[in-house]
Amino acid sequence: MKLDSIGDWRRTHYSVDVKPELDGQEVTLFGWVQEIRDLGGIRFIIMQDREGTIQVTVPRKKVSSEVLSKSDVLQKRYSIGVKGVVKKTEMTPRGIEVIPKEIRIFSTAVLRLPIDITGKTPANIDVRLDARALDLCQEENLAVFKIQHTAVEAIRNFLFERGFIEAHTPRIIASATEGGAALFPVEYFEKKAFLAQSPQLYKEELVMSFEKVFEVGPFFRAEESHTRRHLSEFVSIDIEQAFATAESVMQLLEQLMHFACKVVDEKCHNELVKLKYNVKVPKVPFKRLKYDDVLQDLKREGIEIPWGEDIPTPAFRTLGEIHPHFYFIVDWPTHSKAFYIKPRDDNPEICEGFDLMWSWIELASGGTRIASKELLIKRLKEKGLHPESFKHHLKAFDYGMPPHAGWAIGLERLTMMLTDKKNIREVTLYPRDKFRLTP
RNA sequence: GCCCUGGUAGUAUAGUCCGGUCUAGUAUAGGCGGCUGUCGCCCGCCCGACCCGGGUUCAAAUCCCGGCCAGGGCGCCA
Repeated sequence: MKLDSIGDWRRTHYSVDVKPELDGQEVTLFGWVQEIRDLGGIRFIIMQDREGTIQVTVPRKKVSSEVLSKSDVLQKRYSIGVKGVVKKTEMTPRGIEVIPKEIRIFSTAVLRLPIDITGKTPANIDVRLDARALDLCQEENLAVFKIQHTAVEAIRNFLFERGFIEAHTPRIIASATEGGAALFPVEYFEKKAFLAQSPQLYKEELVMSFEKVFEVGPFFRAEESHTRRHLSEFVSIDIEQAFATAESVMQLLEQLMHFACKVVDEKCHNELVKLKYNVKVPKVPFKRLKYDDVLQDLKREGIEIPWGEDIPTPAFRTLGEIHPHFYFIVDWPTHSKAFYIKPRDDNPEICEGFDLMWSWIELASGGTRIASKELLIKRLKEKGLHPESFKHHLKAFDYGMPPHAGWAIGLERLTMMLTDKKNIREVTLYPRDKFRLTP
């Protein structure tokens, strides 16, 4: 088939911007054929762009032979341009249709698409991910990422307004320093390097100059995890603030969650309708459960966890039933948290770390950090880590490390919360896990 | 890494327990034809599949073994 060039055509409107008031006006639309309903004498072409759909109506006897022959060959997903006249009508749900004067076909598509784009026969998640570029054209799936975009925009604005400076720390790091999460090794010239699991140490060093710093970016964990809420590559929203404590950054975090939910609720009405979901704007402050309270709650449900033990996933699920929305868990046993979390002055068995939970899922975690070099070295040793491998980071503590605190939000988990999706792969454009490296 | 479940047209499923009735059903997508107001359009006709390898058996989509792949759960995970 001979394809058309875009030539001097420029888009005048997105589909949603064509309204009954434009009756009689000529418009130029670009997009894709989503559906064709041919009734013989009249043909309806549902055209889609990123904002929605619009009906192009082709009455066989009233359009030019050029338009008719172009519309004869159209198939689903052909990329097209339509120049035509807006017609106000009672016969479409949106009260308008477009009668084409000229149709240009920019590209074609295969006849049997790997997934049903009409949504009548939904595909399974692995089939969808294998055809992700096409899958994302479905309005419901696009809606997920428009919501994610809106949330990130709101979060950035919120942090900018409060004087946070956006930073970019390295993704390639020299050694497996933090313990805990496993790292992906990479070849770095003649040396061995790793993909960063977090910006933790860098953002702490940056509070000495920036005071308030944040970063939004991908990080990598080589865990064996095979769950609906873990990825090998995920996006972290990290902040760190000088002259702050856990309580101050918890307040910042709950206000941020309130704000992000509010903005998504206000700006993403259409997307939420497509997802058949309502975002609840949470009231602040959020509940603050002590680790001990959590053990008590679980005990009442018949789950006994000895003090100091980690809380296993099934127990978190139970906890999520008791507390279905946002809540903090505070006063964790010191040994259950990372080495850089500050133990409480009045009781070093307990630390100033916290988790922000959404039902049973950990959305964010943070805390007051250790600002004393001696204490940090002591904690490193207690965790079985070698201060020598942290020597560059420890030097920063010789230059006036202020008291500081911070947190990190998992963006994909936040998106799950905002879209009611149960599998993190659905809210990740191209998810990476132990079993998936493509596309 | 461990456990459970599954793998049937492009997609989604029925059939598998209890082997023969399966020439493998249905929906949707796709092809051809018809239809001037559809919006999950409608009507008629058509195309298209048992994950791979081995075994048991007169006979395997169905039972057994191995492999690969997927989903869920657990553990791991700041």
